[in-house]
Amino acid sequence: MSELKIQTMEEFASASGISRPTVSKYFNDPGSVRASTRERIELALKKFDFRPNIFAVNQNRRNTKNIGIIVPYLADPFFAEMARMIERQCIDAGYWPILFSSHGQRQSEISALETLRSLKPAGALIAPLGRASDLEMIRKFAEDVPTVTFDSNQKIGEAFVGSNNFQSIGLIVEYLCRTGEDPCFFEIPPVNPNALRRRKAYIEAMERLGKTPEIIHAGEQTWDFEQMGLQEGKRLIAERKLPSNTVLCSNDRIAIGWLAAAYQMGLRVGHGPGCAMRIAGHDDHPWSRFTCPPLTTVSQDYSSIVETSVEKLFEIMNSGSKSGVLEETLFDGKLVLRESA
Amino acid sequence: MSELKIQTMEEFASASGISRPTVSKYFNDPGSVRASTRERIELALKKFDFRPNIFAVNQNRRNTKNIGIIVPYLADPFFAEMARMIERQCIDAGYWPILFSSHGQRQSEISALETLRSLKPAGALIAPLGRASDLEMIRKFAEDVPTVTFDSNQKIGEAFVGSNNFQSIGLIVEYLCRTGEDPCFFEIPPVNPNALRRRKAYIEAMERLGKTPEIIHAGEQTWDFEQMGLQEGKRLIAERKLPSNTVLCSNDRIAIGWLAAAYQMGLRVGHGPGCAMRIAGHDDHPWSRFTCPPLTTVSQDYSSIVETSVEKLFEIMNSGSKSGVLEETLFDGKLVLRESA
DNA sequence: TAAAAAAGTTTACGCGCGTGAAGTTTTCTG
DNA sequence: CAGAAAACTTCACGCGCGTAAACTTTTTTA
Repeated sequence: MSELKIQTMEEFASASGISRPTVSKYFNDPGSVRASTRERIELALKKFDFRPNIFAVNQNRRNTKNIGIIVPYLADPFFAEMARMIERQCIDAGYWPILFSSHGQRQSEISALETLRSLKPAGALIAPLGRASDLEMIRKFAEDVPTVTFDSNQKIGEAFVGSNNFQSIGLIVEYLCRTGEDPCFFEIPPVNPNALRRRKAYIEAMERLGKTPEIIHAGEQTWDFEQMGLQEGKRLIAERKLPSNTVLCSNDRIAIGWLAAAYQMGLRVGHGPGCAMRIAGHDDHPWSRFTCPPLTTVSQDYSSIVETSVEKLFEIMNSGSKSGVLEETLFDGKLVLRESA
Repeated sequence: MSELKIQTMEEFASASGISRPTVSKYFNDPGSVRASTRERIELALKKFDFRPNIFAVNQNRRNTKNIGIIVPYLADPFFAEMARMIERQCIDAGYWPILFSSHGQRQSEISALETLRSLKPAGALIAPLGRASDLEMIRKFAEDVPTVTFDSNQKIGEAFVGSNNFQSIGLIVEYLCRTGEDPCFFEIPPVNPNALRRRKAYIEAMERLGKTPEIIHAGEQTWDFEQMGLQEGKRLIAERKLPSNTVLCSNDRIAIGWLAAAYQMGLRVGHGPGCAMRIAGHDDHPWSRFTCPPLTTVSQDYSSIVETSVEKLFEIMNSGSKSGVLEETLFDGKLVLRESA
């Protein structure tokens, strides 16, 4: 192949017979050039498969096309899945998503924010760690960069999108009360406001039904939810400290740990005859279809949350106005009845 | 605050009383400037928290500090965990890791490679999709960019790091044969060479022990492993088509599906009395401690694989020589005995 | 303490592209 | 078909920083 490789837009422009500024215009918005010109460029594009130097582009553009995504814990398939959907939406809209995970650690979240900032992003979608977050830092970040938060509401940025925990917890509490022993609520020290809100929602729902709420909190602050559920579950079962044989866990990953605990302690879980306890979760986590028994839970509306988050972000980016008020959008959960409760 | 914000290195240099070229040197390698100078810069750094414009830096540097990481499926905690460890190592070495997931799809892997290429990375760590990969494209990529592949060996790049499937499968086959009924081997259509190699390793191990290998393959090509294990497991149990009540699955995620299948079909899994079947996996997946019963499996030496991958990459990057020969490093697995087999 | 070596300063250029101004060509409008 | 509008071309500058050359200052070495 004697084709000398096209390296710069200058070279590409002369090779395609179009001036460089026009080629530049094309890459910024293919629709901004005449159809005939567009065709000639795209013809040359096929021949040389040139791509503008991304660093030079971003250095000169007033606003980059970068969109930062920060999730608290990527090893959690829940967030992995959300991130995947967000990435896709951004790409389809012509943006460049850049994914960061906080790995459950304050310092990682801080680093992610710092790195992200140096990328001068056009916008950011952040699911904060929660309690471990440097909230002041995120707030400052959101002042400079259009930011939508999701999953964990820290009252930061122009918009928050998440689940309506009061509705969803209400659903499952009502179901559990109606179909068997009143549930107690198990939580580990809350890493974020969702956990707090779910506890509160549990209490309210129980009181609404004229029941007495029973809350068990145990363990230490960690993102190793399954392990906590397993360890504390075994302990509570062994010590017979459970106020109820129906346990509502504040999320599915904890419930998965509880299922393991019950199994290991020889207790049969489910709502049928011969079952010693019921266990329910919250989130409809990707794994919860495969637990033994399959986990009864409340689904979060993943795709709506993602779609709305991205839409809101684009709105904010385009309007450019900082209203200063936080717009909160909450989606209802749906009861997912399986066999564990 | 009358502190006008420092935006450029020029401004920062004059604010700290050091010339810009020296400041530039500092950011490239803090050790390359005199200790007294370093202190003055770091003092100013605390005061103004300036960071060089990353786009300008990368545009001008001969070689960037970017390191690309591509994993086939980030929603799999196995890869999420590997990615996390790789990121850490790169950061500690002063590089900038950029993570991509192929989401199990050929097109995503291609996009990731294209995007990564435009980032002019100093090196790349790639776990190819496998069969779905555009191998020719990855090969071309590896010709231009120092590349280490891991997990799935496609004979690409200068080095591969992974698990010794023959050793690890041998281990568990030997264990299963020794302690109960001879295992059959369950696989879904292989997405990558690991699956192929594991099947072969199973056959060899069985023959070495004078047993007859029995292989079941079912389903279609997918990354939805648990679902496949569940669905096919239920079918095989219902139709009584299992050649053995001991099932060795080609990985843990499939085994998790099988555990669910057995549960749903009312079969007790384990090696104790009253158990109808044994199920074993491979990988020591993060979840496998929490299955019911806990999954017997063979561990992959995650951390060694990660460490070695990164080390090899740095070697290649530093030597700059393309030897043209593929250096393969394989780590042995360890038997992880739990209750499922 | 003088000479050599190391580190810093000043000056200058270029990376590849976005973008604006001014002029030219093409396309659209009536 | 003329005039207006749109699109293109040429020319030029600057983004922020890496880096090289030539010179000056500080530190090390003997």
